[in-house]
Amino acid sequence: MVFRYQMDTTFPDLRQYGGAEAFLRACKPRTVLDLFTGKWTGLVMGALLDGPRRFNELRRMLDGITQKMLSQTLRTLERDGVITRTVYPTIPPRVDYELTPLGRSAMGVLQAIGGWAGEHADEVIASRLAYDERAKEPVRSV
Amino acid sequence: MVFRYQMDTTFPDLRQYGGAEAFLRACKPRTVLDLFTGKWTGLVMGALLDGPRRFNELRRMLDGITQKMLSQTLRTLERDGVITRTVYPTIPPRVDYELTPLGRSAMGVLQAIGGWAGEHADEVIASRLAYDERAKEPVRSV
DNA sequence: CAGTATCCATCTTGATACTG
DNA sequence: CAGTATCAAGATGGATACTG
Repeated sequence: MVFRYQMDTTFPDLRQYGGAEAFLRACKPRTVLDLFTGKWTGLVMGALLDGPRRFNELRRMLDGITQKMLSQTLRTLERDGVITRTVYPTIPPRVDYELTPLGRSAMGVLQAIGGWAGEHADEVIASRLAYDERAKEPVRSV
Repeated sequence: MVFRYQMDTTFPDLRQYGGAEAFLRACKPRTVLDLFTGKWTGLVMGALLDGPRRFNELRRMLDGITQKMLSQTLRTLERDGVITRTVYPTIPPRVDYELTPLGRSAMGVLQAIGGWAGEHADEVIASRLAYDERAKEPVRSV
């Protein structure tokens, strides 16, 4: 994904990065992308919108996520600074997860994506159907 | 990714979909996500901002992309209705790719993502470094 | 309660070579 | 010029079982 172009200005000169592959590797914004595209990240962050939640509470809310994926998702979100993890040294243990301000700001982007997708998903899906239909037809040489 | 929550309202009741996994599968907006997250989609769409381009022209602009990935990316973008493919029956063949209005509208989202990411990437990266540093420290029992 | 560890299936991407 | 075909490698996600 390119982050440096503007709607009305120029495409980046990839040669000065040593090619597109190198550009993508060096593109810092891109390293942040899975915040929005991870399979569970959006759902997990969404589950934290109303306040802190505990591990099994999230598991119930997500209803179907495996422990591994929840754990993994939470860890990377914590590492990325969008949620905090608070351990209470009680017995049984209690761990709270909570969105940080950075995390809340990311929700805005999540919604921009969701908004566009919600508005245009049907268009895209229709386009796919039409494309696939065309592909079935015999090639017609006129 | 969740598309149905709002910043200030409720998390979707996943049980009525039959669990989170089923919800994600049924979530139409989600099927549209790779438009924004595919490795090359953003770069390719960005290369089309200034007008139609030919295949090898794109290949040069992308400088490093393999033919396969460019071809594949273009085909899925065409299938999704964000670009058009126009074949001129000349010799040698000439094929033009061009953004559709739908494609242009998608660029707005691409920029929302890029904008947030550009503003906050350093924060996220710093958070990761700090997290990884903490992980190296011995566990301290007080 | 709140996790880890292991193993496996699948999906994505890339390198390379060939074609109308 | 504008692609396709084939094969291999790596990343990703999940099922299952175990732990302090």
